[in-house]
Amino acid sequence: MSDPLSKRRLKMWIRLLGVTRFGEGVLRDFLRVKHKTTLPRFDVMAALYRRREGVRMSELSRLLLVSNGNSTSIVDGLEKDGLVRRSTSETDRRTVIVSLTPNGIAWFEGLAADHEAEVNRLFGQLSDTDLDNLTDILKRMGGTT
Amino acid sequence: MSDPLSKRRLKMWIRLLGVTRFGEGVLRDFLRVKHKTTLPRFDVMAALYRRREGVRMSELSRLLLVSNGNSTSIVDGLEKDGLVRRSTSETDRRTVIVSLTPNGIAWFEGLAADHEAEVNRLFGQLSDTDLDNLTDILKRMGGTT
DNA sequence: TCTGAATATTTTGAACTTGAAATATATGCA
DNA sequence: TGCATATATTTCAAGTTCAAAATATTCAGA
Repeated sequence: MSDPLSKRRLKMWIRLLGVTRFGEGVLRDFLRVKHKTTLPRFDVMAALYRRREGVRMSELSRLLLVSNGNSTSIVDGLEKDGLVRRSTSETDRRTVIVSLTPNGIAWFEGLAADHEAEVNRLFGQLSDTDLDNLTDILKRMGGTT
Repeated sequence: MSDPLSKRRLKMWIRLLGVTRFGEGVLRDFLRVKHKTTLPRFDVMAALYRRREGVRMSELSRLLLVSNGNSTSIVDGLEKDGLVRRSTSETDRRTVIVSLTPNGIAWFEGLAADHEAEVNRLFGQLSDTDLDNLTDILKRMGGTT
């Protein structure tokens, strides 16, 4: 009906959710207090910074694992603030390419190191060996971000 | 400025977020399609099922790592559907105790095994040894749910 | 008792999120 | 070409989420 291994997997999932939500809470506070922004906005900016040439809207949604409608509204806000820009593909007029503006790049660069330091502080207990083990397991858990 | 260990911790965090969001997506679809409900509602019901005697509103928020206002609105919805009930503490009239109704208990029991099976399927790659390692590491990462 | 600080919850307003429907464009095929 | 189907994005409504303000109650101490 429900073997011990199944129960262990469920328990692990609940614990994993706890850790993730806790971390998100810490980072949300950090972004709000120290940098006057929000987690979803940061996530979009980070994705665009990694892909400096720009990404399609649908690709952005896929990268962040959120719905298309969601990406649209966050990009709307960032565009209004001049941090990102939309441009239409020349070969396919259905597709929209989103990319950082110079302002957006500058803003993100002023934040990235600070954000990394916060994550580093948050998970400072984890050694290289821990990271080896954890990464190996996470790779086998799907969600290949 | 930013040592390799720090970078590894950041990368691990991004990967962790990916796995968690992927899992949440799968479970959200599962709950919507198979059981006509949502993840936040399920989370509240699960917390109340574990604590059958009822919990205070603030305790519920703390357990689920969500804001007070958030708990209020989800409990509002569940109360309207007759799955949970609110009662005022006899010793402190500020506190509200939320608990499952008989209907709520029956509904959750019809779902719990199915949900566990879905989680089990989702993380079927993980062996007992993996779970040992993962649990050990997660315990040291905070967010002690 | 009175008053101020602390605690518990709800209300509020803005932002986020989803899934589905709508719109626009592209592609394959008769 | 013309049309059905597929793809890319936006719009929309409903629900979720947060943080801050408002409300209600308790508690400690003068």
